[in-house]
Amino acid sequence: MGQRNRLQYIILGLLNQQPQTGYDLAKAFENEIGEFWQAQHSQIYPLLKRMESAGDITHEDTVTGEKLAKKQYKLTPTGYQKLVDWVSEPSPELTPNKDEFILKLYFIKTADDPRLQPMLREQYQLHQAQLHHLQQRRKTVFADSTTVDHAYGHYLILDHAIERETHYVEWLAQYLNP
Amino acid sequence: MGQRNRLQYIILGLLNQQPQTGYDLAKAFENEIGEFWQAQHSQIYPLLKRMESAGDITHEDTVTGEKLAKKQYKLTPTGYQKLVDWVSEPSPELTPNKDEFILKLYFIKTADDPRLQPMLREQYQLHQAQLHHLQQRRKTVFADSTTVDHAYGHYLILDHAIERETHYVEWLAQYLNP
DNA sequence: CACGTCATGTAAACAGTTACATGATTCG
DNA sequence: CGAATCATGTAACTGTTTACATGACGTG
Repeated sequence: MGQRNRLQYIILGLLNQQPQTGYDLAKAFENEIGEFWQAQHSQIYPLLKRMESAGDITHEDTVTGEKLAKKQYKLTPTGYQKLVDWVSEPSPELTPNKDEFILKLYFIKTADDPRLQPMLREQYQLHQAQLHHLQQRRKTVFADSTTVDHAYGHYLILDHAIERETHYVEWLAQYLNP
Repeated sequence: MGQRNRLQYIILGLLNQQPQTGYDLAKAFENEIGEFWQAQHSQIYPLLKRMESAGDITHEDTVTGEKLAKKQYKLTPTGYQKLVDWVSEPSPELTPNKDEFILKLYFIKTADDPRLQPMLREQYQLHQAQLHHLQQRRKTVFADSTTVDHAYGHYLILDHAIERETHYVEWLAQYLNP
């Protein structure tokens, strides 16, 4: 059965925050949420149609300017209930993680392999950059300290992403030669 | 082009450590390496055939006991070169990560949502258990402290997995009510 | 009016999971 | 001799990426 379509629940969650278009949804995967799930518009548009057929969402055509047609999607009560059920149900399997770089390390046999230090340095740069980007996000998104009160989940996942990158960078540093 | 078949390189790396069967390879994804990549036997067997056609690996039929046929696969020089190239080439894109649980958190709006604490507790248990398992692995695999010298990569990824779980657990604990 | 972004879609290929299927070996 | 494990494979489906395709809007 493949793995059970988690993307649909994420879309339900996003639409519950506010009605929006497929284009908007695709954009959402470029920020914090992209740290924990990814999807392209080519996967989103067909799924939206299937979800509408299933009765979980509906759309309203709106026209911007002269004739640019947008489809504003929103939840139906059924869709809302599906979202609530998903969030409430346990998540007893740890979602499998993948990391191509860490795997490459597995095939390095000795500490003095000349490829090791350049590899570590490259990843250090990448994760450092990612960390800075996430810290900037936190500064701008939660500039107003009261924001966290009604966007607690948003705060949590951004915090988790920052912690993850912080420790990744620290781990790399530990094995980097000065 | 889909995403470029990283599994084949992992298989090359595993076969470089020692010639082995498809069954053995599938097993490898149950331990440390499973922390950073996953594959079922149904994906591995067909891929081994394709890799053999491509000239990267060869196999030898061996018979155990009365008539149990095994296929022992090993690298060809071409395959070995492919492995070296893969490990040496930069890994400039961070492999996308997925985490269903963290995503669910995103849809929790306030800190007093009654679903939050049970969710955190459940994940705490899961990651705590995973952490203990990994720590046991380290104790047994690296009981002999000289093992690390010729299995440095193995040590690195196990260490990384342990660090990752340690900080995940700490992060959860931070938001758990006493 | 050109360029970047907004907006929606489809097609083809590739990756990965689940289920089906079969048989041998080992150990209690 | 039954159950767990070793061992190999295929089929069907689901998930995901890449590429192709089209057109409108806003700004300089």
